[in-house]
Parts: sequence; structure tokens; C-alpha cells
Amino acid sequence: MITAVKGTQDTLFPEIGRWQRVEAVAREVFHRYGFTEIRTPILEPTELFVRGIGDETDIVNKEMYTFADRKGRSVTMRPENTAGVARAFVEHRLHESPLHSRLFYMGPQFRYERPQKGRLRQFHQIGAEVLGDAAPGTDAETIGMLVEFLQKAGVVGIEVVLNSVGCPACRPVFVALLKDALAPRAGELCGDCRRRLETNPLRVLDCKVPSCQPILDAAPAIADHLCEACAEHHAGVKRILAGMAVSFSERARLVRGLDYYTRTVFEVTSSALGSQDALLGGGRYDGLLEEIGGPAMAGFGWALGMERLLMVVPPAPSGRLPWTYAAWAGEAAYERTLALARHLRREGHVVVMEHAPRSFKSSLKRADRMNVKWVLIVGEEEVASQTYTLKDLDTGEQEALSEASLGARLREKTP
RNA sequence: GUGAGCGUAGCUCAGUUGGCAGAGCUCCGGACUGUGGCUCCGGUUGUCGCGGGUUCAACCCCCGUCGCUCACCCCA
Repeated sequence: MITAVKGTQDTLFPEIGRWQRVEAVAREVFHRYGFTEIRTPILEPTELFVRGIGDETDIVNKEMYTFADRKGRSVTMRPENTAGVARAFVEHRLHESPLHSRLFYMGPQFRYERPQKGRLRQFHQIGAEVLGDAAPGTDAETIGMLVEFLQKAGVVGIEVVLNSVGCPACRPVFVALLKDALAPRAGELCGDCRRRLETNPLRVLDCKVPSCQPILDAAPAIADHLCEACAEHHAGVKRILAGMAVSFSERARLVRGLDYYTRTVFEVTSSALGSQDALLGGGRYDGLLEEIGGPAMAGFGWALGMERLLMVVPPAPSGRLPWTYAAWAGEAAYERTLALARHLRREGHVVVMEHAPRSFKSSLKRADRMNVKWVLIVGEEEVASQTYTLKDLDTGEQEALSEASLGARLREKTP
């Protein structure tokens, strides 16, 4: 048997309905904030991610779906979408178009990892990016939009955590300070931390090993060591968020895994998710556009994991589909049923019929299993009398209706 | 990449000390020849993940391998 590629999934009705509802809510909310949709290619030059995300990050080091095309060029299935959006922004000179400075996207992303709960090789993200506005209000408004979206999607029990990772001016100063502060107790840290202390000291703060916690809690907080401009920005973001009544908490040890972040970083987590509890992450990336050959323009954005979001969105309501199954028996009835179905569909109703002959018993059984609400029964008697039997599968009640009155009756009965 | 737990019918699973592969649900048919669900009766369904080994005999023990799941790492 041929099976789906490891870490990929098929999404079927009715589960697909939950995706479509979430996507519709996202489009509606983002639209009201003046965001327009962008669809970038799944395949991008590998170089884009190496330069954008950073060649020292885990994503680029070991998680990319990278291969050579037929001409030997290295291409990569996008592991995230911010770099692709930034590339498109630069390529199409969108910095000259104020209309295109607020963009959102939704689509599949790929990372070559061992799948587990809440983590797939093909996963899906919804994200938003604001390009070219460096002011703290951008961070706050975009987070506010996100929270509005999550609330409308029905998500409960989430927490927004916020931090600042500084900029190229103040971060190296803090990193040196952090290394000095941790050095005396380095022997007490776990092996990973001792290694990261050399390769990427900021990531030490993110360690989850219990024995490391007291040491890291005592370490200096980057928010206390920002340069004047970064400190002012950070204070501005918090002030405006508070003014918008968006609740958040600060987490001094929040850092993120992509190199392009500057200043604001944030996450939304949910305790309902299990081990992979990050529902969403984002932040400011003021150096990214320039890094990939564009203008020196600011950027801010976030991306949420669709599969993880769906784990905390209430399930779809159960109950019968407001559809009609047209059951028929006999040649004359078949012709009549085709016409009735056409008529009802033109009036906006969902009508499904099957074309191979079967008994009414079998038809009723299939309609029941299909979970539809109504069955339209068309047999010899109905053809002769020109009145058709409409059966409600919830109540079992039947009524005789003319072709002209069927559509209106269905509309009345639709919940 | 590392570790652990699982792979038996379409689904959920049982399978004794190594001795004829099972149950429930589903599906198909009938009771009810034009009516689903509930009930009753009957029936279909297997590469026991795959390959090798041990044995008179392997779903069961051993080795390898693939897949799924969870966790680590990291992240959405």
C-alpha cells in the first residue's frame, strides 16, 4: 500500500471545516486591519533561508527539506514564510507601495524533523508581517490583531509572553555580561548549556532542564541591559499594549531560535498542547530585509501553527448536515429526480443523489450513514401524483410536497 | 540525529506454557418484496508490518528492517 510521506497528513471533511472556519476568521480580522494576502512559492533558493534565518540555527542546520533541481541548483521547501515574504517584498519593490506594507499568508511549511504530537514535517502556518514601520505601535497593534483573531477563533486559556532581545548594538554587550555571570557556575549547568554557552549564549536562557533553572533565574535579564533606543522601544510596546487592554506577561528568559529577531520577541503558549506548547511565535526583524539584499527597512511579524491552534479550538458542532439525499426507484423516477435535484440546487440547497439503482431501504440507510438531515423520496407513487415525499431523519416525519414548494419548505426547516 | 512503547480483519482490540487466528463494532443480506436508527438471524473480511533464524511446530522466542506513536533536541 502506498501511504502518505512520513510526517504528512490528509485532511478530510468534516475536519476540513474547522480549518476553513479558522481561515475565514483570520481573513476577516486581518482584512479589517488593512492586511492583504500574499502567496509565496513553497520552493525557494536555499540561500534565502541560510542568509535570512541564519546558518547557525537548527532550522537551517538540520531541519530543511533541501535538494538539487535538475540543473543542480539548491532549492528548499520553505521551513517558514517570513523569509519568502521578505524576498517577495524586496523583489517587487513593495517598499514603494504603502498598500503592501501589511501582509498575511496561510499555507504549508516543511521541516525535516521526527514527527510527534503537534509537530509534523508538513505543517501549516498563518502569519502576518508589517514591513517598513519601526515604531513600537506596530508591534503592539499587530499583537492586538492577533489576540482579536484568537479570541474570535474561540481559543481559550492562552498567554502572551513578551521580551526584548536587543539589537546589534546592545546584544553583544549583554551576551558578554551573561557569559561572565554564568562562567563561575558553568560546571553546574547541563551539558547542552555548557555547549551553548560557547556557541549561542542567549539560548542558554531558554534551557528547560530543571537543575539549570535556579542558576538561569539568577542570571542577568536582557531587558535590564538594553541600549537606550531598545529600552525606549520595549517600554513603548508595553505601554501601547496596555492601552489596548491586551494582557501579556514579560518573560526575561524568552529568546527565539531564528537569528533575524531584534528587539521585541513574543510567544503565545497553551498548556493544553502538551510537550510542544508554542502555539505561535514572532517578533521584530529590523535587519532581515537588508540581509537578503533589500533596503534597510524594519519588519515585524508572527506565525502560528495551524495544527496546534486546532488542538485548542473547540470541536465542530455535531448533528446532521443540512443536506438532502434524493432517493429514487425506477427509470421514470430517476429522470424526475435528476430534474428535482437540479431545481433544488438552483435554489441554493445541497442535494446529493446516487445513480446506480438501489432499494429504498438501502438508500435510506446510506442517507442515514451520510449523516444528512433529509431524504427526498421519489418512487412510482410520487411520479404519478407529482408530489414528493420529504423525510426528516431526525424526527422520522414525512410530508408530501409539490416540486414548487419543496425548496421553500427546506429553507423553513433549515436550522 | 537520540531514546522508549506499539504494529493481529475496514476500526478498536483479545490471543493462555510455542500447538486449528478470535471478539465487538463496521459492512452486505434477510426478518420488513417503498423507508434509516432499535432488535433478532445469517454472511463477507487476514501477507498476524516485512525479511531471516531457532523449533516437529512461531502471532508468541531471537536477530534485522520498515512503519506508527510519544519523548529528547528544537520549534509552529
